[in-house]
Amino acid sequence: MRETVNLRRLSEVLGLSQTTVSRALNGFPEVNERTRARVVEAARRLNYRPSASAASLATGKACAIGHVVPLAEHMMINPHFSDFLAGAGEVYAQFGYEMLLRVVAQAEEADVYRDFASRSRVDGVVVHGPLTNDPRIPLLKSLGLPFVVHGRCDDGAGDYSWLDVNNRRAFCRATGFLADLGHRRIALINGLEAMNFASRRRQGYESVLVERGLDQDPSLIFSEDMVEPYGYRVARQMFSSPRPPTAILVSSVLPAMGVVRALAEFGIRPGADVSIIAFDDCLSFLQMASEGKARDVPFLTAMRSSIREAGRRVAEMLLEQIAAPDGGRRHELWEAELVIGETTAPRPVEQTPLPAAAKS
Amino acid sequence: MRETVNLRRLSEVLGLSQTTVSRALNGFPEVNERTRARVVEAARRLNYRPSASAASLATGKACAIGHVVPLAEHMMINPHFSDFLAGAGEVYAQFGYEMLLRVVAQAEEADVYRDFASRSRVDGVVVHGPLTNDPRIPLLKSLGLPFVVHGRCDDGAGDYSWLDVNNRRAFCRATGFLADLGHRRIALINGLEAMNFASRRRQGYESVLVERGLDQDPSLIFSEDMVEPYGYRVARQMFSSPRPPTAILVSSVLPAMGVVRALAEFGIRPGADVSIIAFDDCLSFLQMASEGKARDVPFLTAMRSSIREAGRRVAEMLLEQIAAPDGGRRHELWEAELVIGETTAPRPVEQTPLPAAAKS
DNA sequence: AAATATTCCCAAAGCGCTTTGAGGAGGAGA
DNA sequence: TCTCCTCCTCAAAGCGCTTTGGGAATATTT
Repeated sequence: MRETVNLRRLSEVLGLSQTTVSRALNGFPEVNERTRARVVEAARRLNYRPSASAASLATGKACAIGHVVPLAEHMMINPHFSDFLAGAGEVYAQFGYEMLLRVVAQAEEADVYRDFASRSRVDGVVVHGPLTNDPRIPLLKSLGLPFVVHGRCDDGAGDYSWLDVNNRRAFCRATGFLADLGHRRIALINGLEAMNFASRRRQGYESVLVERGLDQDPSLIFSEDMVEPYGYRVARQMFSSPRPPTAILVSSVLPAMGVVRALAEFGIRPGADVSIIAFDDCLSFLQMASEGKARDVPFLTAMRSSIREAGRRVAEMLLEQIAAPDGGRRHELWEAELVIGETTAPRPVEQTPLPAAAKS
Repeated sequence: MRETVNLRRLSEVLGLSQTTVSRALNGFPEVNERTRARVVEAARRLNYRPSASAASLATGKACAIGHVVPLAEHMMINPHFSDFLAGAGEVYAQFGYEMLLRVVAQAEEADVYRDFASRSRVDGVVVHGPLTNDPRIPLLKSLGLPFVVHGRCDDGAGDYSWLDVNNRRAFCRATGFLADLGHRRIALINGLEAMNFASRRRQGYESVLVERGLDQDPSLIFSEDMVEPYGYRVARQMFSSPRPPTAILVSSVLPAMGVVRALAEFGIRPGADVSIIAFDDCLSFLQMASEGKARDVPFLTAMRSSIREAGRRVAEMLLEQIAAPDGGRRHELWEAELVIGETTAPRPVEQTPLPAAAKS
């Protein structure tokens, strides 16, 4: 109910012009420090704050960053996504930027960008879940809308800013580690391979299979949305088959939980009977990978990289780019940690009690 | 890079006044249909869309709804929250509203509302996770900012709009159901009881304990943030104690997953040895409660109510309220379904093999 | 034919801010 | 005393839209 006081009213109260008041509040040097103090104090007292839309209109800056939340089919703002947003949001809030979310069907994403651009709704956007050769990149370029990609679209990506995890390397290392432990049948429960990051993960995994001469069995490779029941289902499937794997790589903790649940039903012990390594994005609400039985020994062995931290950094990069549009493009490739937990162990000498052909 | 075309330019191209063009596009009746068609076509061709800030400034409407994401300590935009947002976001997008998120420390939430109001950033806000006698309600009223509460702050809540699940009733029914199955030691793994919904859940649970004369043991009641490791930890704790419960109520699927993980380690079978009922918000990325071994039989027995659907409805209510500020306040109390899955069964005749005192 | 409605369109006045281009006051130097 | 700076302040012009209050055609009624 409180009257909303505007610049004119404030300047009247102070007996100053709007110009002076505006300059005083915006820290311009040509205003007397005593005047400025008076102005600031009055503004505080009257609870004056400049209208967002008036300021945007005058400056041409929206002071807002757009994020498009893909509403795939009957789906899902997934937790990876929201943790990223949490990180980015912290940075925006800190720098006085607004974060604005659009939840739309995937097909409408391009329209949203066009809308953002032509209505000057935002000063920049973050591109999530890039596909290989993602059409969004040329679109955004043609719209002249600053953007940073979380992930990459291709290898020669020099002409746009991105931040990515070295997914290929992470999966190389994890696969190699399992091979070192004697595992030869290693399953991959991957994300959707249309996503660039998922195809890199697969490349990492397969390169090691080839290099070390491990089993290459298509029935051990899966590619779907990374949700819990997915892990559950494919784990049940594999361990109902004649030749189950002795180790599993999982693209996210979510399906990893499903895997653990399935194994429990079969009486198979993670770590002891089957090794599991998951990619852990440090999702804040399930630190499965960081809390184990014994203090400081995580349950899951994991490739770890905080997606929230990535959100923070991407936001910073974007804000920098908006401040200095000609400052060149930035690229950051983060290495994931490989953290040993309780779910990895040398391959059991005796096979799991299933009708599997003994081999080597 | 494309030139951003504004109203003036569009009207010049058309040889019409800005007024006419504006009216044509905004569907005013006093404009000739043929003229309107010409205008619309030209607008489409030139990719004209009204500047958001200019429109807001002129109309006084921000066409945006604010959500504050509490950044509790080292925490978390939790999945319950983000699923709610997904639902709300769908509705906003549909009605041309922007969803704008502020990620800030809990202590700053009031400042954010003040900022929203005095800068006319938003036309309304959604209040999340209301406490009993939440200070945000009087604040928002005094700011004159329309709002809808997801949940309730007290029982005599007539003077603000809210949508809530009948948490008390849901937990009454679940507890009663377990009692019917013969369980007498029932644990409650609850959310933070500062939250109004959690205290209602506890009330429901306790009222049935009293009514049916079941064990009232404080060591079976827990109240924390609803994350996975929480469930894991307290389940381990209970089943390491001399007198574990034979049934468990869990406030969310997240800690329920932790419980299942802990039980697996103890070799205790959910359903067979211990009954579990969780509150299932239908989180879209883990439909544990809806996908079981046999098709159509869910794994978890659950009280179920879609938080995403709640998000949709709350958004609708808020938009209605903004459109008709004097239309009175709305209240909706939803009943949760009680859906039987595989994790509930009659109390085992023989006690779990732990040194427990036998008792009728 | 004149008077009244109706239809379609327009010029101009905001909305609340930032920013440009000056201008008045006061002190320093000639 | 007059001029020239520096310091501080201001009036006014946008930013791009909506909306008010007509006004010029055209159509309808008397």
